[in-house]
Amino acid sequence: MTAVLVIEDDDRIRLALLLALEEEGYSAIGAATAEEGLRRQREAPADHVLVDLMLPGLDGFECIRRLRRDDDVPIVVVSARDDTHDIVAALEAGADDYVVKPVAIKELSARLRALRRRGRVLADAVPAQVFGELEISAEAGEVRRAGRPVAVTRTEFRLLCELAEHAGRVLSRQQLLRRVWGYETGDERLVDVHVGRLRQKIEPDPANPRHLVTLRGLGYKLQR
Amino acid sequence: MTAVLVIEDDDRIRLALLLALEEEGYSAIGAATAEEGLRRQREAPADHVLVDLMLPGLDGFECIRRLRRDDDVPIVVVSARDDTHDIVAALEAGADDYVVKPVAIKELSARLRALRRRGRVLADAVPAQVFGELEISAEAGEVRRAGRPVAVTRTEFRLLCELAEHAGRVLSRQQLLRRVWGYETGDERLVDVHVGRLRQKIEPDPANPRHLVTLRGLGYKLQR
DNA sequence: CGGTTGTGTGACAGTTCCATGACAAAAACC
DNA sequence: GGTTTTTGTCATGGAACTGTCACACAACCG
Repeated sequence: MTAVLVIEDDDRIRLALLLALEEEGYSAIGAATAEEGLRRQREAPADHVLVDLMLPGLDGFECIRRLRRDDDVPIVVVSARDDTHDIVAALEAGADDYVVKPVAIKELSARLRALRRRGRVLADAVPAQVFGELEISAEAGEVRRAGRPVAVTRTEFRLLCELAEHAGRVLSRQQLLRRVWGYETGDERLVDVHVGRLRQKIEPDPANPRHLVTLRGLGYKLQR
Repeated sequence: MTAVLVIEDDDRIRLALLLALEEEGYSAIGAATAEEGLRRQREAPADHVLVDLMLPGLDGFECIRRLRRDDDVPIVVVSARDDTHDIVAALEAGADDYVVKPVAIKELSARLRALRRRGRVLADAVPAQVFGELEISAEAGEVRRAGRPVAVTRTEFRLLCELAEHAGRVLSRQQLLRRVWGYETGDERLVDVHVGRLRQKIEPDPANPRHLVTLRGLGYKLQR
C-alpha cells in the first residue's frame, strides 16, 4: 500500500486530505508541524510527502530541504499561493511538484501516480543555475564553465551558492561570513581571499571579473 | 488452479498464509527455508512465490536472485520491515512487489491478481545501468566491466546500486550509511573503505577513478 | 596630488579530509 | 567444524583545504 505523509497545519484541510487520500486507496498519515513530519518520515518513511508552505515554526521550504537531505521521496507542495516565486523556490528547495489549493483529489492522485511512474519529473525541469557560461549544480555538487567541470572546494562552493541564491543583489562581507561560515563576527578579509580564489577558477579573466563583481565598500554580487 | 509457494520461516505465519490462500482459491505450498523453497520451485514450479526477507541461512535477497536466475515467476516479498532500503534492494534483486506484515489477505490476493494481469511491472522499472564500460545489472545482481563479470560482495553491490540510482548526484557519507547500511549514525570511514574496495574492482585505474569519484567535503558520486 | 581607505594576491602553517594497508571479528561456505 | 570470504575498525601518511598575514595596488577624497 502506498503511504502518503501530509504535513499541513490547518486541521480541517489536513483531515480532508487524509480522508480523500484514503478514499483513493492510499495509506495516509498526518503531521501538523514540520518537525513532526520530519520525525515521522525518519521513523516510518512514506512513499510521498505533501507539504504546505505556510507552517508554524520551521517553514515549508526548510522542511523540504531537510526531507530532501535524508531521502529521495517525491515531495509535492500544496500551497494556497499561486505565486511564481514561491513555486520556483519550492522546486529549488527540492520539491517535485506544486499544486494550488483547493486541490482536486483526483488530480492530486494522478500526480502522485505520475511521480511514482516517471520519477522526479519537475525537479529535472529546474536546471542548474546558469550565469552566462557558468553553471552551478548543487545536486551534482559541481560547477561548470563552458560545459567543463571546474574543481571548486567546499567553502568556495557554498560561497558561490550563497551568491547565486541572491543573484544580482549585493551581499556584504558580514552577511557572507554569517551565511557561509556561520561566523557571527570575524575577519572580513577572509571573504576577499575566497572570492579571489573563486575568481581564479570561474572567471575567464580573474583580474576583470564579469560575474563575481566587487562593489567597493559594500560587498560582492553575482550577476549574469 | 493457481499454485503459490510460500517461503517463510515462522511456522505460524506460514500456516496462516497457506490457509488464507487456500481460502482464496489458490493451491498453496509452504517452505521453511530458502533452500527448501528453491528446491521445491525447481521440482514443481508454482505460479507465484511469496518470500520473507528474514530467513535463516540463505537470506531473502539471495533467495530472490536465485529464483530469478532460473525462472520468470512473479515474486512477492512479505516483510515485517517497512524500510525503503529493503524495498529497493528486494526489487533490485528481482522481486515484483513488496508487502508489509501484517498482510491483509484480500490485499495480497488483489496484488497477486494484478501481477498476473500486468506482468512484471515493478521490476521493469529497474533496468540495467551503463556507465561507460561499466554495467550494473540490478536484476541479475551482477556487475560487468568491459563485458566481463566482476565479483563484488553484497555490500559493495548495494553501495554501487545506491550510487547508480542517483547517478550524477552527490551522496554524502551519512546518506550512504543510512541507505546502504541502515545506520542512523556511524563511522563515516566505513564508507571510504568500501568505496576504496569497490574502486579496486570496477575502476581501470583505482588511484584515478573516472566513475566513482570523490567530492571532497561532500561525499561520493557515480558518473558516466 | 598626497593621504587614506579598501581590495587583490602570494606565501605559509595549521588543520581537515581522504586513501589505504593491516588486522580481528563475523559471516558464509563446504 | 574448519576454512575462506566478507565486514568493520584502526592507524598512518599524504594531499587538499583553510585562515592569517603581509604587502602591493587601486579607488576614493580632500
